[in-house]
Amino acid sequence: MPKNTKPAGGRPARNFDPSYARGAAKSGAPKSGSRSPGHRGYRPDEDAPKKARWSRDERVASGRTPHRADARPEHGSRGEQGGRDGGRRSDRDDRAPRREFDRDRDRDRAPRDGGRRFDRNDRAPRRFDDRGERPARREFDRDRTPRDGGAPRRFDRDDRAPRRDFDRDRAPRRFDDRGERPARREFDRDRTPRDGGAPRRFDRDDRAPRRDFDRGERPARREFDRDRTPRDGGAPRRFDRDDRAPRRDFDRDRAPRRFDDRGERPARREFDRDRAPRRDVERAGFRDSERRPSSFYPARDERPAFTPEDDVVLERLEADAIQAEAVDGVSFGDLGLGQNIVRALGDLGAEHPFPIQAATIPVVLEGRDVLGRGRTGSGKTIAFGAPTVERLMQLWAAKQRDLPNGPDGRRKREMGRAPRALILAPTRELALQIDRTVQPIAQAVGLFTTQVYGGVPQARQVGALRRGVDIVIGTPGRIEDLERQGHLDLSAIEITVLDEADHMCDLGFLEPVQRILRLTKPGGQKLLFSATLDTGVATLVDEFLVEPAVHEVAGEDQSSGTIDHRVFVIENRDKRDIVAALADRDGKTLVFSRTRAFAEDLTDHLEEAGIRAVALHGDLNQSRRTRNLHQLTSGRVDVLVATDVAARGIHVDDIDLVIQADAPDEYKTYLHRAGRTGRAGRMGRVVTLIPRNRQRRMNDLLDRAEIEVDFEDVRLGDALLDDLGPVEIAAIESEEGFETEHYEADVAEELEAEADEAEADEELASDDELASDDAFDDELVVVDLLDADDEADAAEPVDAR
DNA sequence: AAAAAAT
Repeated sequence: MPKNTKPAGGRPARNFDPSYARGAAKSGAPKSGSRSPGHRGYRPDEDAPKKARWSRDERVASGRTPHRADARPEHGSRGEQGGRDGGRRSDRDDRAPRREFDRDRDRDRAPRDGGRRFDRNDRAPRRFDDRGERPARREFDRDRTPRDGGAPRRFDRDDRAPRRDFDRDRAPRRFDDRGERPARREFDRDRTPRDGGAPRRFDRDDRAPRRDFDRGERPARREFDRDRTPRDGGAPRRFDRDDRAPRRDFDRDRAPRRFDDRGERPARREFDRDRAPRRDVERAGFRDSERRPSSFYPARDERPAFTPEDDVVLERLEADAIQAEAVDGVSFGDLGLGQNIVRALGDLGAEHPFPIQAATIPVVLEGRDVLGRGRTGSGKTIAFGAPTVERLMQLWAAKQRDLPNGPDGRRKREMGRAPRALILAPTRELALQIDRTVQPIAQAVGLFTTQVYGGVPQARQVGALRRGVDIVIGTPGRIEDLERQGHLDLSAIEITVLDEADHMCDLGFLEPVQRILRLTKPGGQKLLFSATLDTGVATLVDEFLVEPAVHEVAGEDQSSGTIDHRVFVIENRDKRDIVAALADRDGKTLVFSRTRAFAEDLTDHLEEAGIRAVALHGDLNQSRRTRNLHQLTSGRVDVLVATDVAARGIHVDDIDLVIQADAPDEYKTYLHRAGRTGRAGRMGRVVTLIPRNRQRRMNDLLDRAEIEVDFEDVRLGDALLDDLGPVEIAAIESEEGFETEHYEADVAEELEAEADEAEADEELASDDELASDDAFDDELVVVDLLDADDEADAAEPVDAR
């Protein structure tokens, strides 16, 4: 039975009939598993199964499924619009859905008839095609994010019954019943200092006190500031914020040093690089009790057998936290942004700054390097985008003043001028999304942006660069490509932003990113943002940043929020059917798969089960990627099956269920994927499916993510799959309000010691796990994707006023 | 394994 947790009427209007996808008719041929009499969830037709699905023929026969172009005459005129350019943007919104065929039909039916001309995917015939209609775009939702802060979850932890040791008494938690080495963690705990009996997560109380008072005494605080002069003269900035009116002035109190002539920053210090391994140094400065507990970047208790090398929990960067309440009453103007920009932000729906924005904007405007951490959907794009634009303006103005003939008061679009700001993102979708936010801001002051990412013809990008662009937003590959071709001059880049910075430091990304950064103007300002920013960015920080300011929003970490986490222990062979059962509901569902192939497989399976779904992964061409993502955003389809390409940065604000068909390998991945839901203060749910042999690994991962979940044994056919019940959020608002914590991380030696304990058998066991383990975890900020062409057009003109 | 260039 469909768990219509949400009344149909409460959902955003969509341009298709939900009943189409969720056929209310009687079921057709039994679907694999859930519909067969042998299963618990089985219901005879007489019961008027609410969850019955329509077979392809039934859908077609019912007339609900337009499977021919002629079934939707309104599309007729669109077929030839391919080359039409004028008015395209406005058109986008009223454009009628192009095709609503489902996969089955596409695959089974005879050669396309007249409908073919509506099919844009002539190239790849089969399944990913066509469902591309892009409905209305939502200017305002984009990228804003719930300042929500929602319920700072971590504070409740103290109130809650401690989990591990004690929970065990009540009911065997995860290894329940299977006797799979339940005991192990017990003694592990005793060994490790941090645990000394106090479960890691719960000892927050212990740490709490240190917050307000200890800070000052704390030795070596910020990772990167260490050894250098405290930039605040010792007084951590964050306290100022708490105590005084949240105003931008405080930033001015600080040493003026950064205002130094636009961009000429002190040379970086060579010797920084020679410092002792940061991790050791850092550790030395902390007490054991402080070291382990953490919220966002928890240390790991044990080293799971299969955890990849890179899932080491790194130290959480020491950050200056801004209290969420501190931004009340503060305006973007107060933060130092100009009127035009403030207006543009208002048009984007951002009337008031979110905490992370209030924290970083003034600092960015000072010209400082910044490391910003704000959980997914906390408004990071504006946090770096707006001040980047403002600063470019300031730099420009200063330059004008310096000119012999003084300011002429007008900026001109110099043809071929080299861009002065660069924003790097790990995926094309994210780059697009960022541009959708930054472009209007830049445009408001007469600056130009352009996207430079792969998968699309480069001619347009090159053309834009030739005409002159101020801000380049893109992905590493194409940026390097164009640079080598001589189309993109990075030497004038004053400001470089790395979104999802920690990810950009992962293998495969780091080197290209380094090469790119080295091409930018020496001494240029660098901004690194991510919801999971940690010392993994140290390599870049060491080489490219100078005394970076580190900011975060107190109490807002990825694990806080309005998300109900569930973990189902299942039989691997039932995975697809279970995903289908879970996805058969109203509301947007995002399914994560570890591999592209499985994402495809799952998508097919869902479609076969009568659940409309589209895929998103790197095997699809860019137009299809864009289209499929938009299908979810627009509501044309409720289920998107993606690889981790969608894990970060993408934002679709009304996804209320994230299914991790494959558990992630990294805790960060879990957090990012989970962060696709529960946004804007809404409730969200994340269901992770794991085979029995993965329990331990999952447990470890959750520990690191600091998420508490009781595993549930679930079998195909269980009623639970049809109705997960109301979302239960463990988090409770604490009277303490937001809090900031500083964590120390883990250390290599400990990891090694723990590695010995890791059980090899688990590794062996995990071999039979399907190759699909991930999901995505960021935000599908797909508010609405414009075509590459549209995007370019958008960036087009507006010539300097 | 995925992503990121194009071939």
